Amino acid sequence: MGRGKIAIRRIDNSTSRQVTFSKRRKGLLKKAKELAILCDAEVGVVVFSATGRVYDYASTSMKSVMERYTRAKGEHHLVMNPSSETMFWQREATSLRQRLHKLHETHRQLMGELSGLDIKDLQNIENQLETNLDGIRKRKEQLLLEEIQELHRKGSLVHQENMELYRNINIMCQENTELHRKVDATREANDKNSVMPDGFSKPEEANVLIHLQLSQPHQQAEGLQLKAPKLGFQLN
Amino acid sequence: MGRGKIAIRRIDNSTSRQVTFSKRRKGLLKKAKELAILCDAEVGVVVFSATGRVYDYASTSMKSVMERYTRAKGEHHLVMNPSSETMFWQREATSLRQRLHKLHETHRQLMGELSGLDIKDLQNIENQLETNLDGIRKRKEQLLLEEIQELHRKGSLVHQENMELYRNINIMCQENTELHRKVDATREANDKNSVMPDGFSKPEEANVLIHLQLSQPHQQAEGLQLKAPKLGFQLN
DNA sequence: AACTATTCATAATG
DNA sequence: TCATTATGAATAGTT
Repeated sequence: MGRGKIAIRRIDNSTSRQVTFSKRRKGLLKKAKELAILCDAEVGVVVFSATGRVYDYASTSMKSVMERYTRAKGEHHLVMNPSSETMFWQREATSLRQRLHKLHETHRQLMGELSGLDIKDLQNIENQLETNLDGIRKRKEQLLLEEIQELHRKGSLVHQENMELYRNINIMCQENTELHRKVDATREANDKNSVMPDGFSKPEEANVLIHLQLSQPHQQAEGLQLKAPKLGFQLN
Repeated sequence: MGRGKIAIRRIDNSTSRQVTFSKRRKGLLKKAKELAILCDAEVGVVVFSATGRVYDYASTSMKSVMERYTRAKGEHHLVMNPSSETMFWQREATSLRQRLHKLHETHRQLMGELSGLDIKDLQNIENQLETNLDGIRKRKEQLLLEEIQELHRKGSLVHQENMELYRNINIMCQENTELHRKVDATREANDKNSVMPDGFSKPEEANVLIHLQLSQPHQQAEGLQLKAPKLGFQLN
C-alpha cells in the first residue's frame, strides 16, 4: 500500500527503516485503538524501536491488560505459583466480568441502542418497555391517589375540628347572650338610663356573624396544616 | 476501507461487531508482525474480545515484552508476591461487584422495580422510558416503511415489465393478423374452396384473447419474482 | 466464508 | 520531519 509493494523483511536502508517504523507504528496504534472502540475489546500494544524507545497503547491501562493477560495465560508466564486463594478470586473476577458484560448488553438495548434489531426484537422491547412504563404510571398514580387521600383525610379532620369549634362558639354565644341578658337585667335593675357602649354586644348581631362563617367551611382544608384555626377563642 | 466508511464507535449490531472484530484483529496482528520484521522492532499485542477471549502476538515472547516494558516504565507492580496478587484480585472482584450491583439497580428500575422511589424519580424514569419507546417505535415504523417502499419498488418493476410484455404481445398480434391475412389471401388465390382447420387462426379471435388478458395486468405484481412471465413468446 | 466496491495506509518522492 | 500522491492493502457491506 504505497507507491509499490515491499517484501516483508528487514528494511536494509536505515533511514527508510526509521521512516517506515514511524509511519507503521502510528498506523498500528491507530488500528489498535479503533479495534478497541469498534468491537468493545480490551487491547494493549507495546512497541520497542530498534534503538530501544518504547511506544505503547492500551485501551484501558497497560497494567490491567498485562495482568489480565497473565491471568488468562495462567501458568505460562510471570505468575508461576498462584495460590488457590488467588485462583479463587481470579475466577470470581472472571465470572463477575462476564455477568457485567451481559447485563451491560441487555441494558444498552433497553436504553435505546436499536440498530441491528429486527422488527420482532423491537416489538419485544417495545412490549417490555410498555409494561414497565405501565408499572411506573400505575405506581405514580397510586402515589398521587394516596397523597390525595391523605389530603382528604387531613382536610376532613380539620373540617371536623372546625365543626366542633363552631359548635362550641354557638354554645359560647348562647352563654354570652344569656350573660348579656343577665347583665342588662342587672343594669336595668341598677340604672334604667345607661347606654350600650359596644356594637357587637347585642345577641342578635353575634348570631348573624356566626352563620356567615359557617357557610364556607371547606376552604381551609387545602392548607395541610393541622394546627387549629385561630379564631380568637381557646376552647379547651 | 470498505464498502463505506464507518464512524469509530462501538458497533451496535452484535453479529457485525463480531465479524469486524475477527477481521480487524487479524489485520492488527498482521501489521504488528510486519512492523517487527520490517523495522527490527520488538512488538507485543494483546487483545481481549468482549466475551473475554485472548488473542496475542509477540515478535519475541510476551514474557520478554512485558518484562522489558515493565523495566522501561519502571513499574514494578507486576512482580507481586502471592499475597498481594490475591489482594489485587480481591480488589478487582470488589470493584466489578460494585459496578455490577449499580448497573443491576439501574436495570431493575427500568424493568419495573419501583419501590422506594418518589414521584420525581418515577417521573424521570417514565420520561426515559417514553424516550426509548419513542425511539423503538420510530425505528419500527422506519423498518416497516422501508419494507413497504421495497415492495412498491419491486411491484412497480414487475408492472413495468408486464406493460412491456403486453406491448410486445400486441405487436405480435398485429404481425399475426397481418400474416393470417396474407395466408388467407394466398390460400384463396391457390384454392378458393379450402376449409379453416383451426379455431384460433382467425385474426379477430386472437385479438379478443389478448384484450381479456390485458384487463388484469396488476395481479402479477405481488409475486416479487422478477423473471419474465412465460407466455410462449420469445421477443428478443 | 467469499466477493467486491471503497476507503485507508503507506512507499516513494520532494 | 513534513507534505503530497500513486498504489496496493484492508475491510464494510453484501450474498
